[in-house]
Amino acid sequence: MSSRKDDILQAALECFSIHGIEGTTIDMIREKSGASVGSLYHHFGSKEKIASALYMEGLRNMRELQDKRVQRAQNLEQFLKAIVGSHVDWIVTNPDWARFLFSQRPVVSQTGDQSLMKEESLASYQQLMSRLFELAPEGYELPYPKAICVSLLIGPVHEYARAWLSGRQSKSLAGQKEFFAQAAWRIFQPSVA
Amino acid sequence: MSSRKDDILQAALECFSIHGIEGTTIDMIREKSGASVGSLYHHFGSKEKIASALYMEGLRNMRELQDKRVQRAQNLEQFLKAIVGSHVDWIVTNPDWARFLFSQRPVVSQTGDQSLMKEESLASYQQLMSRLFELAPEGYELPYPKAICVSLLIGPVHEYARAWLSGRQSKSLAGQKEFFAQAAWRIFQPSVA
Amino acid sequence: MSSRKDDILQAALECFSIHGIEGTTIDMIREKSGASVGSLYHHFGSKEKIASALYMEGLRNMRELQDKRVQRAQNLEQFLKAIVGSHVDWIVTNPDWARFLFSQRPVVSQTGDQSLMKEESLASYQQLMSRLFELAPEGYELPYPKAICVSLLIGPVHEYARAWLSGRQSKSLAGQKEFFAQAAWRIFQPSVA
Amino acid sequence: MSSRKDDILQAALECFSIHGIEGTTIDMIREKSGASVGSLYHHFGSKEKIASALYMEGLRNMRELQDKRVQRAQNLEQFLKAIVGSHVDWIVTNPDWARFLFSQRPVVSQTGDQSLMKEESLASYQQLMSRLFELAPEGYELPYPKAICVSLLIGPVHEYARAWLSGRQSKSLAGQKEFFAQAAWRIFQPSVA
DNA sequence: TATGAATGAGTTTTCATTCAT
DNA sequence: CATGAATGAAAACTCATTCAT
Repeated sequence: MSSRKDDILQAALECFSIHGIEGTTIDMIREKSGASVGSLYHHFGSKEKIASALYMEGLRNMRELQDKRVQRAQNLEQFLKAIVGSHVDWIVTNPDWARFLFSQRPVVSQTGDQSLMKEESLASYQQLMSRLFELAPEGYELPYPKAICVSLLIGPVHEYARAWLSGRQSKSLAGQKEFFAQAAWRIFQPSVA
Repeated sequence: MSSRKDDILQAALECFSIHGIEGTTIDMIREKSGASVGSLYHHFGSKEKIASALYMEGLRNMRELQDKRVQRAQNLEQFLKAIVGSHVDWIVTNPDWARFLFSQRPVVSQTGDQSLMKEESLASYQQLMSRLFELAPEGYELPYPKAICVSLLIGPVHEYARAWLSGRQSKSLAGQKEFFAQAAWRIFQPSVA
Repeated sequence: MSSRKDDILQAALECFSIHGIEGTTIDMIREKSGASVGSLYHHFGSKEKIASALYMEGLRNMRELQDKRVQRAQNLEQFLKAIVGSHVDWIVTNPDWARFLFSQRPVVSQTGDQSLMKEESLASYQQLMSRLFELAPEGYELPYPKAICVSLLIGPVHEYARAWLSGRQSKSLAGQKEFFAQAAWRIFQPSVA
Repeated sequence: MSSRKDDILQAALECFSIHGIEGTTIDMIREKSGASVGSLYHHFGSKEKIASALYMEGLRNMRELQDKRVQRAQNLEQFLKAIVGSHVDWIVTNPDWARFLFSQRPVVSQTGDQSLMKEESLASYQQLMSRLFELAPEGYELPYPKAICVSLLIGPVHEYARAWLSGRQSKSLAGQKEFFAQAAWRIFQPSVA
């Protein structure tokens, strides 16, 4: 791998995460990466393509962790905590990437391959659901419509993460992991007879 | 009074909600509002100031509804449902405004009055918390750290709303209100003896 | 005289003297004068007309002083010193006006009545010359071509005044009056037999 | 080397000399130089920076000639005439530059590096003064305060040059060189016993 | 006369992108 | 592959001026 390409991607990610895609100029990336304008265009062709590449790679990277954790889960509780926990951990480990993914989705959607993103999303969603039913006890019925389950699980983490990533919330995200996991379990646990 | 100013704000909101602040040009607002460039600047001074004005007004408007509902609540369950419900209702009633508030916070933060926004946020947060303890049964203890309570309540709605507002999710938001409310209740209800 | 008109002229003069005509906006004049935009245009019709009015009035005012002093002179020496002295005094008394006249001539020339300015200049020049020969001793011959006499007399004062008016030179202009007068006398005094 | 940069400077000088800095638009410079807008900004960054660059270069260029002539002078008379003469010659050789330097100093002062200009001025002034005393006869005393000596020498030339450069005065400047030189000598020559 | 909202041509500047070396 | 000068469309913003009240 040309380390040049990676330097550029890393520099672009930092810029995008702070200023957004539209607020980032090619010149900022050039300066931070140490590459030349020509080099940037030689490798990527356009600013949007750098952004797209980073976005897709980010999604993949995030889901890799989620999948690994989900596979390991042995029961419903572990499954729910795996989802919540993997999101928390990934965000804490990759704050720039997370800031970028959270805030720039609308921008990337309008330029990049929406179809590709949709596929990815759908695949991930279906995989999650099927795994859930593998692990749930016999006869378990979802207490909520399928459509909102992912939001119920991940929404709180994302909401808090946005505040934390922007500096609005100073209390560590990592420290809340257990609580988010507990809440997820409370919401989805089979009703106690 | 001056319908001009309002025309401009309305037009700007529509543009911002679709293209974001940076993706909206003065010319788009001019065309949609029917005002002249000069008029835009006469009334607001800059694109960012239009955005700020809309943002603050949006926050206030949203919180007005929330406050009204929260005041009406007679017990903890009604309180939790008031919060969740008011968010759902406001978003459904003001989809443009919601799209704008959700996606443009980082942009507004970097230009507008952060201090003003922080004050508003803090005030609203404290009011919510004190009302919660007014309504909770004697001896009720929060099952989670204060810092994450708001995220737990509102995160799922916001997560789903983002998908719905962007068209990624076609199932109506309004139809999920009850379920989000139930989930909130499940998370916060006093542990059943 | 409507004091409004005078307020506007005074405010405009201050602005022009600091920022130049082109660097002064109608809005600056409006703010400083307390008048409204409409009022400005009602009284003067355009920014250039305010500038022209001020410029011509300034020239007239300056020359009034010069003429008065020149009339009083009884001999060549007094005449030369009257010219030098009147310039020094006028500039010291009217620094804003002087700054304006010195720096904005090219700008006014391109818009205002050049013909009017030329007439004024020529008239003043001829009057000066005829007075000179009235006062000079019989048979006095100008030691220099007519064309440069005015420059020789006034050039030094103006050169110094520009530096003083701009703050580049802090030593008072008034304090140099006698020296400038002596130099003028040295240049033009009939050659000592 | 880069003829582009020089083309731009040359074009800008012509425009500035006619219309002033504020009256010159980037588009005029672009058209006259044949460069593109982007190129203008690539090389200079802003209109003011072009003006500053031209101004400083003009001052340096002028002073180079003055210094050369002053070094050559062997006595007080030659020294005085070297100063006066070098100014006349430089102005006649570089009318555009002269017009620019004369009229745009206030504009450049407000934007450019005043400190740099002050240093240059002061250095030149002190050099002149020390050279004067090297060449003056033993015991020579300045007949005027130091502060006004430069104005006395150069003021007349500048006053006349302004008129000539603007077209108000049609008689050639070059033709007056000797007379200005004589006047300077008359003012500063040691008093004849 | 006074006011200030409204106008829109004109300006400066930015920035993604191209391309010759 | 790398470089950075060159390009020009597009953007934000300014400001003299008009005009209805």
